[in-house]
Amino acid sequence: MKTYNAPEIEEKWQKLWEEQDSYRSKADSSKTKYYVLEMFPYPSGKLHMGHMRVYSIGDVLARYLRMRDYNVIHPMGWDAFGLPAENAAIENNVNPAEWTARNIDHMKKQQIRLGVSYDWHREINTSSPDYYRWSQWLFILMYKRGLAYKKKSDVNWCETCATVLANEQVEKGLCWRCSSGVETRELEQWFLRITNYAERLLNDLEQLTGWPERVKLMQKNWIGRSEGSEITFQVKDFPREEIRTFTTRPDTLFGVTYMVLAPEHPLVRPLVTDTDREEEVLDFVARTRRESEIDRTSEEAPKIGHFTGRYAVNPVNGEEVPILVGNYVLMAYGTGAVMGVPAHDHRDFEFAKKYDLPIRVVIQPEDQEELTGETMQEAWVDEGYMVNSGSFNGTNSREGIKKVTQYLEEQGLGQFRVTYRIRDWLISRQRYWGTPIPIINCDKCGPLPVPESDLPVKLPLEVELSGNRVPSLSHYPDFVQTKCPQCGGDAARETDTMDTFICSSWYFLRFTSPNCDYAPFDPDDAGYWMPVDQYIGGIEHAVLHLLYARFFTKVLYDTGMIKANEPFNRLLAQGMVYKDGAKMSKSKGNVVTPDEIVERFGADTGRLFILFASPPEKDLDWSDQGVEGCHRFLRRVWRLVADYVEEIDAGAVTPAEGDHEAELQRSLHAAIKKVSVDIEERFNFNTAISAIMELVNAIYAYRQAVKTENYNHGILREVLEKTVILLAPFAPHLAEEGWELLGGEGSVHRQCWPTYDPKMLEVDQVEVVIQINGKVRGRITVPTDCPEDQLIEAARSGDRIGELLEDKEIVKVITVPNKLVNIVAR
RNA sequence: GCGGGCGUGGCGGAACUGGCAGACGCGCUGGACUUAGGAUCCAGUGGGAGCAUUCCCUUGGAGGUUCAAAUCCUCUCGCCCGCACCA
Repeated sequence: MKTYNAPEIEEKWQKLWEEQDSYRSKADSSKTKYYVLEMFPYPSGKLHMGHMRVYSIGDVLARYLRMRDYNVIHPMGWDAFGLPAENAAIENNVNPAEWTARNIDHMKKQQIRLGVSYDWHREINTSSPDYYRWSQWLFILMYKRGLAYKKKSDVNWCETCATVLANEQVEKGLCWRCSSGVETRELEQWFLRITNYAERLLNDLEQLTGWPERVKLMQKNWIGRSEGSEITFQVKDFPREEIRTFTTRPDTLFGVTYMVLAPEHPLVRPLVTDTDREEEVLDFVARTRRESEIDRTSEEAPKIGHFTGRYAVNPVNGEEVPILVGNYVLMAYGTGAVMGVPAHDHRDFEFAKKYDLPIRVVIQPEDQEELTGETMQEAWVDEGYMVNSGSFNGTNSREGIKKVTQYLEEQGLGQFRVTYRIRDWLISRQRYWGTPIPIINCDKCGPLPVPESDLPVKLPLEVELSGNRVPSLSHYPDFVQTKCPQCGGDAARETDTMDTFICSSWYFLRFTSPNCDYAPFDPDDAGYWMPVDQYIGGIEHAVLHLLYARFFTKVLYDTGMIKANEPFNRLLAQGMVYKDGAKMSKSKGNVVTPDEIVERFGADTGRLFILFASPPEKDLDWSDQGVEGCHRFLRRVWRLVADYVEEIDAGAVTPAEGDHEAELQRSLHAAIKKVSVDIEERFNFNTAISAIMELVNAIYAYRQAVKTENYNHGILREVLEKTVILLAPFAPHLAEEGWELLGGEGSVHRQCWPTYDPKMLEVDQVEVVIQINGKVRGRITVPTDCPEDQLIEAARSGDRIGELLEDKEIVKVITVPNKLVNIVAR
């Protein structure tokens, strides 16, 4: 008998799939489409286990759904722009484009070696001019719609990466990519107005019923919607100035005892100019601005404030309260000015205690001792009734929020307002290896978009590799110097490139028509294939890529170019791959690579283990012994098929047709049912695989129970064929080979997914558990669907049960048909 | 601090709407076949008591609801993740 030779089999079928173009997808309106997509990788050099996991998950679905006769699109491409290419370029003295191309070449081979069923005709590379041309086109589209703008502001700067970062890309004050500290710099940069879409990005989360709750929650928190009032305070001695402040607690307005401005607030300087406070305040402002965001906003950071010497006027009671400048007030949130209500806000309370500012209680808790500013130990932030609040006294604070806002609106002193935490998306990057921003700066005409016909603005490919980093585009005069598209005079190109998250914000659309040369994508193709039905990737993109892609989709929806309002119908956030309780890393020496697994056991074994070890959304603990177990299982399947093929020649003398055969068929149909449900409805590939294992065990049991000469070859053949089909999404090569050995026609992956016959699952007799007071005390075998009275009768007549029930009074009997009888006795 | 998730054998993990806890795999034990096996096949395997038919205990812990709880409720402990002066 031929032994299971994974490398040989896998190579054979991979070659055939390629030759026969097996996984090519075409739009076909007569068929139901299904778009399976795994987050495309950054071509860092080699695949790791995380990649292998995400591709294995996607491929099971793609292969399964094809067999269910869906028109499946399953594409793959490369998120090819990005910093590591530049760093590698300097290190290895190789052009970033070349380094990237080399990596793609290698990683693609690895993917093919895993047997993933991609349609390679749709392969895209975001660093190719054919692709970034359309990234530029989309930028201009945004520009024309007023969604792209240039602004001078304080931005996050990562010194190590030598570029700015978007807010989403700063994690706990550190750069998301290199984990070094992020500082603040004032620069003129390009932004996308994602805040215009904040409300829709938030509300439409509700539609995303196929997304994990935690991802939606993270987006919700990130968007950070809060309702409140914007209230205007006049400034004493400055009749033309006013301070607008945002609060979620307008009901506490009568408790304001001071006002704090952010150091960056434009009013700070005019307020102190030519006063004895000028030096002190401006000094403090300068110091604070030098601090990094993390130092300034961490919870441990002390709250520091300086009095400006000026007073603001409370619009509801005319009180004059001191205006301070404070480090804890952020210019970027709300209006950059905070009304201080120490009695009812934790931060204000702490601040007031430190600087000895008055604390005035305006909300009294119900059913509690009355609070006084002098004695309270902490702020009262909960509900209560209003006091010291003029005509509002006695009002419940929740009511008060509405009533005060209404009053302010009537008086023209303020209004209802919604504020978001999310900021506009900073997309400029001061780096070479990215999509050039298609803008021309003309001294006369200002910044202008590059005319569509001049796209793409090509990235120069000859770069200097002599320094310690690849120089930015400003370094190349040939690139920079150009003519103004409006006046024809000398002008300079924008030299920043775009954040790579732009590239990945629309790639799923490009896959629907990767060669389209008149638009980023063909509207008909996108109309057919979009949205992505199942998206699979890491949770780390919860508020990065997944938010940006939703934003782009909504903008394109608004233009009418696509019909989908959301890009990803269902999302699966796959867990991480660990080994020995830690993330795989070189420093810990616990790395297992896909290459070595494929080499030792074959891709089928690796895939099977990854899918079997844990449900996809949970973290997975790598186990070498577990891999061996999966390999053993595949060999077991192999032997079944190979043995059968040999035995069939011998032929059965008298094929049996009895209980063993019925049991075998029952096992088959039970497995079909479980595997189908587990793949399609529950995404529990681990239990789907265990169901196939049980089926294989049942086949072995059959072979054990029946003599070789009595094998029922007809039934055995059917069971084996279907076993191989069930295994096809998980171990695609072995399934092909097994199918061929069994004499199947065509590819196993073109077979119809088997259906189960509920009749085959029916049994004449079932075992029913008998409980007394909820404890299992016996079992009886009764006919299926035995009527309740007979069931109870049978239960009570059992030897032991009768004994146990002696001198007991039966209070109640509960039955669950075909499952159990519970006798409640005293 | 706020928000979310998770605690089940020696290990990875099953258990659908409350209904036999521990499927499947790993590991371990015994047996068969073998010159040999780290190949393969068969059997056993949560803990404890007992010769035994059997009994008791067991899903992080403590209560509760229920005929019946891993599953529902309350409290509590531990771990993980996200946000974190957001006014």
